[in-house]
Amino acid sequence: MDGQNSITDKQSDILAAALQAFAAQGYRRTSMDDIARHAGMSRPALYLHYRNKEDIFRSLVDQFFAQALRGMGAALATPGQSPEQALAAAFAAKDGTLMELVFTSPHGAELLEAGASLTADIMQRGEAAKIALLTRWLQTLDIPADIGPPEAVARTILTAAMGLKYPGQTLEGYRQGQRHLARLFARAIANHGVEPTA
Amino acid sequence: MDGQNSITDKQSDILAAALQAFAAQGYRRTSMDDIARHAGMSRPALYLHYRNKEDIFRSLVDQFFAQALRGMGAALATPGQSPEQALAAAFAAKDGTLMELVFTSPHGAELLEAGASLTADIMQRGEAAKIALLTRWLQTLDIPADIGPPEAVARTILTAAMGLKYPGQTLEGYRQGQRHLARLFARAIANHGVEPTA
DNA sequence: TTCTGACAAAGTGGGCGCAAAATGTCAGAA
DNA sequence: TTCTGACATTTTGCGCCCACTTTGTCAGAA
Repeated sequence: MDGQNSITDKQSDILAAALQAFAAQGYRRTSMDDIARHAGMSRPALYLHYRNKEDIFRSLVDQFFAQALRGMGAALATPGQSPEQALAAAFAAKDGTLMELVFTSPHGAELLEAGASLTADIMQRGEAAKIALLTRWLQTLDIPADIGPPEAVARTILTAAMGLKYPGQTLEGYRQGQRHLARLFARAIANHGVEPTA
Repeated sequence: MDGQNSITDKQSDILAAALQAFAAQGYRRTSMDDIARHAGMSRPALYLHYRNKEDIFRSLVDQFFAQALRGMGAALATPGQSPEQALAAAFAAKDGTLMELVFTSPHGAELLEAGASLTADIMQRGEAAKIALLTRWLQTLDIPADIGPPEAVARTILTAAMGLKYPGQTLEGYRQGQRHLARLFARAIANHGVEPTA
């Protein structure tokens, strides 16, 4: 299936070519021929490595999630940083290079749509993995008990972070929002000695 | 324009009828005749009160925002509650009865789309008003300075709350998310005497 | 005034046909 | 093996037409 798949060099070339083509023309308007040309090989050669266009697209999304998860894992595991720094780095890594693509490509919206309908299962597993990652990190932090179990907190934090996509402003605005949110959540999960029991 | 408009009884009837029709059939598939029938009057009579279907829709959205703003204002102004309770109530009121509609109607998604394209200006002003409302509330709370100016905090909080729409689960799940988020943000803006200056 | 039936104009949606593009799969070359 | 040119088949986009619906606005009734 998808998930834990190692990828040959040729496949990697194809994915890079496909990404380029998708970014330039969107998913629907990109043909296998376009991808083949970008990859410097003939169209039938693609079929030696992938079943069809959807298969390529799914592998691409898979790669994005793998990248994002590696990035988040590294961000949260980096020693010697405050929780706020860790969270901010995790937010920054959370989407891999996807948001750059969405903000940059004139077809960002169409690509998101295609992803939603063609890779719903991958995205769902990916989000679940992110929640698991963040949950484990929260567990190492002895967060106060009254904000709920770490898993729920992780879920809420990641869900909230999705809202930042809405305003559709600039990429820089998006990143600023992530940093600010990291600061707020870092305070929320901080364990300040005194209990606020009025 | 829109904004501060008082509404006649007939207009109110029409809006109610339109809401019913839109919820049942979506925006595009609803004709002026449908609305007229729901409202118990002839189609031409509608044109005495509204310019066209878009005008009706915009008034409806206007009403939604007015309702939401009143609700949020009341939630935040209610005396004798903790910041968490105030925030939770404000979140609950934030969308008026819109989310019920979206979750209930089989055409919720289409209505949101229609709203995005037909009432972008109203929504933008509405969101700005919500931010202003929350900003004023934060100003009364002497929140810690290092989480940024109240206006930025308000903006981030409301943006984050939008993320809760994403998972598209149940209405109850959505509300649970709001309550959890209120708890987290309440902690974030709480001013606990000791400064965390390590 | 407040509304309605009737009317002309505009818009919508479906079916059909056709040319161009894209797909997936060969047999056979490199 | 690893790939390509060529092929049959499917899909896509476009224009066109036609029936039907919807719209917005009358003149005139309630």
